[in-house]
Amino acid sequence: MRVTLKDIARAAGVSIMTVSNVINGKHDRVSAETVERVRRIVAELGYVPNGSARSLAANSSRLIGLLVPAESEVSLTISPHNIAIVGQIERRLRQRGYHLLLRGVSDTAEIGEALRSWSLDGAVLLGFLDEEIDRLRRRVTGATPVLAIDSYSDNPLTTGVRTDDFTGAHLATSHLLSSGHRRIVFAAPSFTDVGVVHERFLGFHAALRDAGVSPQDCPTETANTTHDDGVELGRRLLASHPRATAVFATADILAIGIIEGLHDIGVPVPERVSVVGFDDLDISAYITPKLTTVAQDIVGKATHAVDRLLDLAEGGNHHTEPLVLDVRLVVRNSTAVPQPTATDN
Amino acid sequence: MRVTLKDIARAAGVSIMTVSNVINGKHDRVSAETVERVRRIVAELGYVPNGSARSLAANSSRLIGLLVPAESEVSLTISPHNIAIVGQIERRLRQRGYHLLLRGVSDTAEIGEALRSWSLDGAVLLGFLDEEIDRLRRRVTGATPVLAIDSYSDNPLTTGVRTDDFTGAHLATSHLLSSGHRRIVFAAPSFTDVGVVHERFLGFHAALRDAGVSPQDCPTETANTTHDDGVELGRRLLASHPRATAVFATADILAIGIIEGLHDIGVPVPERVSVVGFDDLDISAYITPKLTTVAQDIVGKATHAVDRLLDLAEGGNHHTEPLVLDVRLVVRNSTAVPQPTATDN
DNA sequence: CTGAAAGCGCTTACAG
DNA sequence: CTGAAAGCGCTTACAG
Repeated sequence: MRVTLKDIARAAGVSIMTVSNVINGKHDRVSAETVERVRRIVAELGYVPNGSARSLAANSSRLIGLLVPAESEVSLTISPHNIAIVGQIERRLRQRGYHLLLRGVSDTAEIGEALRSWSLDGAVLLGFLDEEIDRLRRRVTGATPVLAIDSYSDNPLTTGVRTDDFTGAHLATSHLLSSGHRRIVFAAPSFTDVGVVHERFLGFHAALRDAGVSPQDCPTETANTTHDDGVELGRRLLASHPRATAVFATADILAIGIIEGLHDIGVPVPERVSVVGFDDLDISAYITPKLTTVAQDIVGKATHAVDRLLDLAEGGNHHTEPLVLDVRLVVRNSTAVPQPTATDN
Repeated sequence: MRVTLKDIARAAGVSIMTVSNVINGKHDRVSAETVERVRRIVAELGYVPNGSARSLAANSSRLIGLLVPAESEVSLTISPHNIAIVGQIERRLRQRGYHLLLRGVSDTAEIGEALRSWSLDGAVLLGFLDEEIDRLRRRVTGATPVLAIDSYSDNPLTTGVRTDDFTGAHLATSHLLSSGHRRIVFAAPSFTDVGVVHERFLGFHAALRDAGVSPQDCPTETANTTHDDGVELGRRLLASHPRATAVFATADILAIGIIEGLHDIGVPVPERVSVVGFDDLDISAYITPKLTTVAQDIVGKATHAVDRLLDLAEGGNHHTEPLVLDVRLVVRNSTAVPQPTATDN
């Protein structure tokens, strides 16, 4: 029924291993005319190599895992920004002749199981916390290369590809400062002293320092990276910080919620409060006002992540330094020069 | 290095096949105490079955393909609505002990190759045209069950799970009609006489008929299902249809663009033109005005799709009738009673 | 309740 | 340039 190497070999009058050599492009071991004949028969019979058999025999699967956090029994928890990355990763893997296994992981202990059950040649970790990456041990990864996207963990078991979060935050903040803002709220999920959010916090503060603005005037407000939490924060923002004129949110989805919350209580954006986000999601250009934000290089992130991982999987060199991708400020309509307020007079 | 059945068997003092029987839950063939002992050793040694070996020997992979259209060398073309489905499909497969292979397909001929290269137990087709589903032949699917989401093709090789597009369109249109609208534009991508868009067209017209409104007054405007095309349509809408007071768009992303296009030329929504979408994307509640739309049952669609497919894969009965999921009208702020216009006086 | 043996479809040294 | 043979880690009748 299924066409196998044996069928091709019989039809071509050669051994199985010669066919195998042709399939795998080891043409130095086969005469040109044999290659030609075998190829023709392969096409005629519609032969498709059996990935499982290949994987079992060669101990290499040409299968890469894309591992994403998911509470058990719950859907994958992928941020809008990361969703765009999934498609790009698939594209790049396909170009390079690999397949993608997408899998939700509810506990980092499952990572090892995921890697081994399909003899994955490598795995991309998308959306995990740095603490989780830190905890990865050799006994779970084995010899399988693992790459973490957007991680600041220095776990030597993983390579990293991430955005230049520090510069992104610096750009966003400097944009507000150069418009004249002096009281800027930093809106972010709770963070520790390592990771994406912390890095954006450092960039935020560095920009304040560079401009000679007191960090005292620029407090942090904590909110989960969701639209709902943004709305809630937007509604209470001016009650908590009456003299604030701007907000830098560490994610567009949060910024969009904040704008809605401000709008709900009649605060005009950007006239009374300017808002800057981070990510440059598609929807950030659809809302009113269109969001000023920091654009990440999604295609670059996905492409380089795959390329680095496959370099490792194919026995290339291990990059110890993470790859850091450039960011770009996109100025739209959610930021403006601050109005003089009563208290400033 | 890797722990295999053989290692477990040796440690437990039983044969490989006894261990295999324990792993696979065939407990009627093994004594309770043996089951217990083997299980303990499996846990101790951290045994993980080798999917490839299993697949090869059993001719069943517990691997399901999620096939999505993609121009070659280009990223997956997944609509925002379908993206939400991907995560839900993964969740349901994981619950049922299967793994997901995500793969872009640039030509339907690749579907067969995708199915066979990993001996997939089944595949979900997401985002393909009905013409493409129609063209599927036994020689590409083989014996592998294939399920098409949102297809109206009656290809017996596939089962279907889809939304009640007719009713959805009827609801949306009736909502506009009951508010008093009599000149409604149907905005949709170009469509043939079968498929999702056609079905929504039928629902649209049925609602007009039920209300005794002339279809002459309710023309169709063609636009791709993208934000940009929506903007473009919004800008020229009233030039082409000066007396129109409402638009029913077959997708939220298109509706959102139309609202922006109308806004660009100073047409207030919903005061001058009401807009209804279809999908109920998250972002539809974030824009201004919040979009009135038809909500699809994403969780249900994904869950039932997986369940039907696995029923087939596991030798259950073949559902010849597609499963049709309920829709729900979500009334928000993009629709209102039409203003009397000058020409109506 | 338990096991020896064949076989799934490949790849990989090894030999010629 | 070509091939015979072993083996990857499982499952599946079959026999006892």
